[in-house]
Amino acid sequence: MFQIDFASRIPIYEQICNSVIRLSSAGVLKPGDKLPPVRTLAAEMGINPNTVAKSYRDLESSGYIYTSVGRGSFITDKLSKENAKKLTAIDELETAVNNAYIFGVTKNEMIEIINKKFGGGEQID
Amino acid sequence: MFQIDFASRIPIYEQICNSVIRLSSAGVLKPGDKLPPVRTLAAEMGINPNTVAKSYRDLESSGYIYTSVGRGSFITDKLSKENAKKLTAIDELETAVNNAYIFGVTKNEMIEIINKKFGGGEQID
DNA sequence: AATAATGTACTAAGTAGACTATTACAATCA
DNA sequence: TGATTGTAATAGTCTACTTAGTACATTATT
Repeated sequence: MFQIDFASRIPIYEQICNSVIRLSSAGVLKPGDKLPPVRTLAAEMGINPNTVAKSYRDLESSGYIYTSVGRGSFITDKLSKENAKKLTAIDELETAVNNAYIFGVTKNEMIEIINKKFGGGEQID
Repeated sequence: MFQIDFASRIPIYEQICNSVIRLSSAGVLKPGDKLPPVRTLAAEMGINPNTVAKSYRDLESSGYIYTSVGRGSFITDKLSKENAKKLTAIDELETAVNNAYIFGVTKNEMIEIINKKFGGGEQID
């Protein structure tokens, strides 16, 4: 259900969080949907239950899921449809910025691109 | 000369590599330019020479610099040939900005993403 | 009521990567 | 020759992540 890259620099527990958020944003997971039990997901992914538990704790403290001992963990409506696309757009923008950064696009060049969109040439920072 | 974020998840040696690549792409470092000696840069940044050395080794194996014991390390012209990638990155960034604009990402939010990259904020992988 | 399922908490240990510390060596330059 | 430079090797430290194991409280199920 959740795709994990064990070779990644991103910790597994964080990848799980990202997966839940991404699947919620995409509408695959809907508000009220139940997440797999900690032990089940851990077994499926071949990792330790503690690692999954940490993901769920982080997700709850961020408000993306709510949890109840004995019942399970469930998707909240924090990632409602309205901002889902916005979050995706932000995600893609961050990726583009990171990539541009690597290839030497300067801060001013980036801001200029934004200014070209919004108008107004006031410099920030 | 090279800005390092010690709190970042990105290893220092990798940040150094990225800085060299970025500065080369931006034209600040030009082909033939000499990099600071391993020991000098390490002292300036308050890190171990081994860490800088690893950066230089990685950069050379990637072809971004060439190196000679006793002489030093120098920028190659690899990046001047790869400037096309910068242009592509700019293109993709413009697309991402346009898309984000459509989905309601504000100017300040976009600027914030850039500041997170260039400012002292934490890096995103 | 009894049992199972579930999230949580805790401690201990293992693991891997990054970084430091130190020393030494070889090639180049002045 | 002596200083500078990149490289190498070894050992040690440190941190974050993950595993392992156990126990507990709450809820659901039978």
